[in-house]
Amino acid sequence: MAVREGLLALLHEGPRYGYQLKTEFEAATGGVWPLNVGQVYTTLDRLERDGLVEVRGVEGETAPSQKTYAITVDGVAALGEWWEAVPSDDPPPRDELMLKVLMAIERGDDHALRVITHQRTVLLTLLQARRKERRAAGDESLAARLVTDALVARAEADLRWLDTCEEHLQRRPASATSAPTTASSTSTRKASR
Amino acid sequence: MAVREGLLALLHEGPRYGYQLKTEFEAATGGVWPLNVGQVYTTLDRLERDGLVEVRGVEGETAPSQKTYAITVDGVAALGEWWEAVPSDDPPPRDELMLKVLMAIERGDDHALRVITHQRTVLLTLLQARRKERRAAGDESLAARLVTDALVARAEADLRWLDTCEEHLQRRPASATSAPTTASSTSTRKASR
DNA sequence: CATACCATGTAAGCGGTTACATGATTTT
DNA sequence: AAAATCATGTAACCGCTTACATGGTATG
Repeated sequence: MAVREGLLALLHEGPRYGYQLKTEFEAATGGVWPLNVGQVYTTLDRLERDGLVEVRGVEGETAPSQKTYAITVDGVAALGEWWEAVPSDDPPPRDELMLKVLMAIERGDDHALRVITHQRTVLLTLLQARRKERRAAGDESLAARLVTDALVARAEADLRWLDTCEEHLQRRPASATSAPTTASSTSTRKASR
Repeated sequence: MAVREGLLALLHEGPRYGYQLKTEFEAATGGVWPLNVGQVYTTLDRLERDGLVEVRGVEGETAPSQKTYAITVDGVAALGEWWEAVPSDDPPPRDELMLKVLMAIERGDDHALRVITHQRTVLLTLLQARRKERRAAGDESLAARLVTDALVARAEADLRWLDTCEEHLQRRPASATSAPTTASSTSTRKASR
């Protein structure tokens, strides 16, 4: 649910054809998010099927035929909802870093601490690289600048979270290897059979 | 690439069967990320196909047959890489909030500012709700606590980023409607034909 | 006895990625 | 003449979600 609405937003400014949407999408995101052309066409097919978009006409009877699409009233309505919608909650999207730490805890606190410190060092170097590139990207497009800003902010948040994870693990009563209460819930059942 | 490695991590602690993996996965994530049982089986099929997992045996000749899976040496290796890997860069994952703001900018600075302020207010109330739930979740599992901590940190980062977006838009020379330089790159070509 | 839970799976669909095919036009 | 770009599409696969089908077991 990201490319779909992105294309819809571009079509809201006027009729476009597939290839044009690809280039404009990439331009709007500062070249940070390349978009495969094929996906534009399949996405346009789905949008047309759902009635959010319609074929306006085909210009150029020769080979590069430029099949033009336009947004419909339903499409405008769907787009309007998208602007106001806030990225989903309940359930929160599965995040790889969180999952990694949680699974590491399941394996054992010592292992979790090792994973956390390792992730922190890698993330820190990556953050510094991004900060450097942000300083150098003064002449870049606004879009590219904003994206790097967002990535920096996210990385900082992740680093802070890793710190709190470490504190939580160090403060809690030593349950050396694994969480005993949760693990037994499934294994006891098997033993009682 | 999240459920797959999660199951692999659980299997590293010992042989498990499908349904067991579902319950343990949900327990490890503090019940925050429910996992459809069907996906466990399809994922196990793919893991077996890739040689990261193998069927250890089927216990119980009666109906609930409990088909047990175990991790292989290749599986252990793949898991080892996962612990050290840092969530991907280049290209950074498409994020809905970022895309939304970038597309709003494409439509016009005034529209972008409206979207930003709206997103900020919604995010702020959502953040306060999560802070409240975090304070109340003292007796919850460590996993659930860490997840809410992470979500709070992310929300704070997003809010800060929205602020910087607003500053960037307000400071830059008034290009009222849309970005003229980027938009012309594709439209001029069509006009020149 | 009915309901909930345990345990296995299949089928259909979604959005996304990669790769390939076709042909014209423009640039080198 | 060769290569890059424009422009359309198709095919196969991935991980994921939802829903359904099939039974046995335990609990109310």
